[in-house]
Amino acid sequence: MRLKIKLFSHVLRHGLYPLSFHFTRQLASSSSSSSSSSSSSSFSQELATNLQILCSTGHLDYALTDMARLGLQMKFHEYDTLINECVKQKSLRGGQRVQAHMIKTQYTPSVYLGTRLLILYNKCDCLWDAQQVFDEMPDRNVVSWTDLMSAYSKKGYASEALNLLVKMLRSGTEPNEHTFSTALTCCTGVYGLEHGMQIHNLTIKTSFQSHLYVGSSLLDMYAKAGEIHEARLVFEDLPQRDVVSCTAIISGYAQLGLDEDALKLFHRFQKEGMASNYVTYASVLTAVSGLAAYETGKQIHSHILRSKLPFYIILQNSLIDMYTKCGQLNYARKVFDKMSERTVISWNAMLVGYSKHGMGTEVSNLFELMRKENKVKPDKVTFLAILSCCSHGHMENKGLQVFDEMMSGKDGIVPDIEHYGCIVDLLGRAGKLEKAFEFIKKMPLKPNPAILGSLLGACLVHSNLDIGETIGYQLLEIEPENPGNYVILSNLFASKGKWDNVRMIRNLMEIKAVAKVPGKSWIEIDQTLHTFHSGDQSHPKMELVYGKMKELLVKLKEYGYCPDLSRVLYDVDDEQKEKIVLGHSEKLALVFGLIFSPKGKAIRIMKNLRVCVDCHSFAKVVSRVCEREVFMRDKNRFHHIVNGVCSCGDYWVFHLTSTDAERPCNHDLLVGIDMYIFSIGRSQMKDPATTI
DNA sequence: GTAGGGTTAG
Repeated sequence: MRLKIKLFSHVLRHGLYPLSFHFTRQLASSSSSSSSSSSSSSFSQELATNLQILCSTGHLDYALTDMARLGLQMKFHEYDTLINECVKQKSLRGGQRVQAHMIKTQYTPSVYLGTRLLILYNKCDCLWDAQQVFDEMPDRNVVSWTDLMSAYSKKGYASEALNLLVKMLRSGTEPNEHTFSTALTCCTGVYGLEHGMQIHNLTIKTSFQSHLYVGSSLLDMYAKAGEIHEARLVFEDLPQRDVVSCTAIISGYAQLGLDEDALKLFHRFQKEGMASNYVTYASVLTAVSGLAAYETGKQIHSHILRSKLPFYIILQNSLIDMYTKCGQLNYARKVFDKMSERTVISWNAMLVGYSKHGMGTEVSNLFELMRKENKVKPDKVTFLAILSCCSHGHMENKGLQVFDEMMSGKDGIVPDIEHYGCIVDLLGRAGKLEKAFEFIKKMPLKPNPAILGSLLGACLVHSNLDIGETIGYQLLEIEPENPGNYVILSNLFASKGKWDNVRMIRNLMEIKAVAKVPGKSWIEIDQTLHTFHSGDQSHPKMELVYGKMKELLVKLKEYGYCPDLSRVLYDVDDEQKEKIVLGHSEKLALVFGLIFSPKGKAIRIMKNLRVCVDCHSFAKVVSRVCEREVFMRDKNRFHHIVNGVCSCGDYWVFHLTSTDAERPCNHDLLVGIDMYIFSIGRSQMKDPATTI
């Protein structure tokens, strides 16, 4: 027999396979001198052996032919071998033939074989067929239930998957660790936490909560529900950890924007000797991107290179994203250009990067290249990046043309509310408010607060009370918790001298007790992040910062910088006002960078909200006087300032000064934060009670 | 046999 296999393998290797069974039979009979005639049963036995050999050598089609020849002689072992090979090759056709053979020969598969068939269909992405097999099974076991559940979950049918869990428990089948880890991945969305907690209870009752896989799913479930504290407790309670559980907790922090915690954990795990894989790095890079911690990002990139990981597309995408968010477009482009294969996310990450930097030409060229290569189709995000860039870069015609291109349906994309939002923003910024309003009325989707807010902002910039009032009241109704809406509407009324309306909005805001997000800025020096708040005194080097600020101010004033005191809402003298304005978090971070980074090195500052107009002017003058390149990343975009000129083109500053120097810019107000929230020029104020 | 963590946009 050993000789037979050896010879047969040789034949297979040398391409003489079509002789198939007859050939092997001859080999078998010539190697056996004891018998010259084969009985029917030994014939079947040889056929069955042949089938095994064919499967073990990956010749599924021939094995299936042997199955047909075997007819009623097909038994458990042969079916099992065949199905295993079908699973290995993900052969749907093979599975269908095996199942058809079972039906034809009236073979009743065991629970095990039925489950293998079900697994096969799921591997071939045929959920419907799997469900059919499942429905026809007289008995099921934990594997059948769990695999079907997993298939529903992978297809995104989380509630169907959870329904299966309930049915399984009702049927009396006991769940195992696979069942729980699968079930927990279904616990996302509105009822995710509620269901997840119930499953958590079950895992405690069945003592599975400390299982490594179950624990990872559990902590991930809590993190995705925003319950990071609970996730951390589960993680700390795990009796053992591995790269997946460690990555899950890092990613949990990163996805919630708790980037510093994510990085701290990563560094801790590294010290403890934990191995990282590409998922770990992708998660850490998300945190680095959030913080724009360029030096840390570079270090992690070199770690990745040293670790000799294969060039995973996902990891390269994360690197592109990290570099663009750190303002290093050249590095991002290098990673992008070196990719041997790209997904739509690679293109999008690069396009979004250019878009955030207002680089319209680069966005346009890259999109053209994407079309030319024609390997990857653009998706909704691609168009969002392009439309958003057109909107910020005053490319009205180009934006409308791209929108039409998307609407033509050639890419099979149905525009989302965000795409319509870009067009409203585009028209609003261009001052075409009536057109934007009409566009909103005609669009097939219900306008969301972002769209209405964008138009309201444009109404303030372009002084249109008619549309602004209509939109503003709608907005206060559907988004009463956003302070920006109240402030913009109030300013719009104030700009037209409608003080009663201003007072009314102010009262409304007080009644609703609208919360404001505190502004903060940060800078990375030697891989350490230094965070500042308005008027900050907490940083140990603050004395140095204020000293430098004082010294700098003399020079800056010589170059024409004058702190904009009109934006301070407190009723204090000018000296105090100047102190407040100079205490803005962006300025503190910038001056800190001037002191603690080498001369001539670019300074990179991040802010969690929109940058204030005065800080923007301050940074521009600093870049000239101190001969420093300044990168400021705010909530919405990048400001790359070189020798007093900013890449943003001062769009909103332009509107502020060209129409009314005292009037606040809408973005500044949308921020709704720091110490300068209400910024109507006091010289305009006729009624002191109108000061918020 | 079945199971856990990941990348762009808003």
